Amino acid sequence: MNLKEFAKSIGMSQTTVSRALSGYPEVKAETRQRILKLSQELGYHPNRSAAGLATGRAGAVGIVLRESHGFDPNTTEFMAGLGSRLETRQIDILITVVEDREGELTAYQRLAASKRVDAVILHTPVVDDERMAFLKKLKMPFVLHGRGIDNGNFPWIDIDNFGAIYRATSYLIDIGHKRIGMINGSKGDVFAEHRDQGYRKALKERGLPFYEDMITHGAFIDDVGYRSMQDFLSLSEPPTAVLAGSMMTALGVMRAVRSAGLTLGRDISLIAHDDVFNYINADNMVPTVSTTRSSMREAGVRIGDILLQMLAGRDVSSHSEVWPVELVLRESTAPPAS
Amino acid sequence: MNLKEFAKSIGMSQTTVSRALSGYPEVKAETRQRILKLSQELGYHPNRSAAGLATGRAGAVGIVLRESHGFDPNTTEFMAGLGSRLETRQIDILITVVEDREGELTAYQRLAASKRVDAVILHTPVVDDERMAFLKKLKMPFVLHGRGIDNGNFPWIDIDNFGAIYRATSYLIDIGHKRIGMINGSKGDVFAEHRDQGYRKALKERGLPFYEDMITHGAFIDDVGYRSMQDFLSLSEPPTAVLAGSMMTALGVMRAVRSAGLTLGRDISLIAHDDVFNYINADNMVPTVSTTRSSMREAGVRIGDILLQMLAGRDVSSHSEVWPVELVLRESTAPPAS
DNA sequence: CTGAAAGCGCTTACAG
DNA sequence: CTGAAAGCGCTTACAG
Repeated sequence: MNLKEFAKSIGMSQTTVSRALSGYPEVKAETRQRILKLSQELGYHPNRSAAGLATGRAGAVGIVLRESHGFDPNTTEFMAGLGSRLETRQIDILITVVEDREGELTAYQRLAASKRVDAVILHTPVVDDERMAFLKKLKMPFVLHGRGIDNGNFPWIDIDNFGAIYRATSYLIDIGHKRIGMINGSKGDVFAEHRDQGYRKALKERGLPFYEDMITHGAFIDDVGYRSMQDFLSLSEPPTAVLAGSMMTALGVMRAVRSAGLTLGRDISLIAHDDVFNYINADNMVPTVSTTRSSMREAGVRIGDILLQMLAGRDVSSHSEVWPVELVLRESTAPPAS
Repeated sequence: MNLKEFAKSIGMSQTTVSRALSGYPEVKAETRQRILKLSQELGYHPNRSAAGLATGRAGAVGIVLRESHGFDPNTTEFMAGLGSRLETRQIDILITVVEDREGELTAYQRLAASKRVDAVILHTPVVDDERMAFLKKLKMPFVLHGRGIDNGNFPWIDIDNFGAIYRATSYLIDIGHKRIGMINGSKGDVFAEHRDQGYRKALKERGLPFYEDMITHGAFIDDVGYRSMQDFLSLSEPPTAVLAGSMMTALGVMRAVRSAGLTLGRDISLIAHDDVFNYINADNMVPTVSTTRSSMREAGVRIGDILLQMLAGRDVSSHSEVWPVELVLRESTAPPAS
């Protein structure tokens, strides 16, 4: 059923029906209600391609994911939040999977030229990120989840990675730890850079030395946590506390600690960053794990908000938010064993 | 730049350019090559809405995800595989997030009526699944990941859940276990039903009783594994081996075993189902965990194949595949402690 | 507040 | 093998 047929079947002109469904003010409220109800009953929905062609808007936002990256649990949580927000306006999410960074740029070019999406979401910015400039040149609107080193005229939302790790490190020092290991995200990722800085600042402020061999960088997978922790434990003077960049690396740390016959929360303290997944819960670990906590899902919801404003034509180009991160203390942190 | 402008700028008619880009055989190979190269250079991509309107095809496939369900790591892995396959044909994935089952049906209706996608992917079928019949009525092509109890005339791909658990259970019995716990997926999910059946058949064949209190059903989250295992351990005669439906529940089981002061692979044996994530690896656990293994990502790739065939007009309505599941034995399984 | 009609940018049957 | 033109189903400026 198309507009013509639908309009005819309810005895109205195409113009009026179209305007009623799009919520234009020219239509009498009562008329709109009736048309809305009838469209529901008869199951009429405008052909999205036709509407897109006429308006120049796609009614969808894009996310480009690299196969090797971007398919971690974080992305899923983020999309759940984003989608739940966009659903209210019937904006869909278009996923494009690419192989590498170069493929990502090509994908943006195609999405822009073919007008498949009205905006895209960028995530996991790196220190020298070319994507923001690239999208600007394409005139493709975007919101960045995370932030650049150099933030031009575009909207972004990030958590306070610096503050979170600064605070966690400071806390560990304050309860007596003098050697603190750090298992961070991949080198080059802006968030990991900020966490490094928070870590170093806390050490410096409290007059503790920075040890190169007590910091590692890598993907958020359990194996990286395990190996890093094993390396730490093999040092002549191992750390007495460790910061893990994710729950996945934290699981690896816990394993390494057990394997070494040590006890977490007694011999070794741990604070992990928790993006909040329902299937892995810091409160359910043994011992329960202290975390710096920030919900990925909520970030998705908020970025959905901003996108909707963007699509409504509002100027959000200078909008940015930095979300505070909670420090949740549980059993895995304690003063060092004398 | 639109077709008209692009065609003019390279001195060809719109018809020829359009046909060349769509790979129609009427265009001389040499001409097509030239046009293809020029379109790359000038960055011309057909407006997808216009193409969709003209052809009636959207160039995208849909997945509808419920907020409370479908945002687990499995879905992510599946999409990574699916997307990598569809990318080769520049077919995008349209994600629609809904609240509940009813919202899911409404979403299909909208996707069908507005011609936003050419086909959808159904996943996690339940015993009384109304979605297949619903989509047929809408004339919306689909592929089912999993299978129905009653499989009509539609394509599906599933793993051999029955066989996997039958084999794992049989193995445990063969090495001497007489009480085997089972932490299964949610009641009502077809895959969980099949696993139940495999479990029961193995017990029955070898003359072992089925104990109601040695089987639980629930979501694939660590907490479910933990609690189920604690319940098992509080039985007057606890199981000596356990099957966990996922790596997430297996983590919970491992925790409960440790909390009870027992040792996995000695006091308690464990076999977990592993959908293969790169961030949680059965080989890296302590002890390493025996698994029934099947790659979610590969399933995504294969379903992408089938969708592409579908979009190419091939009749795949009676296509189905059941994939065998590997049993990988590691340190977590051993004969019962005397 | 409502309607007739132009136009969005493609694809493809038809004619050559 | 190539081209002129109709038509896909909407939206929206314009006229009333």
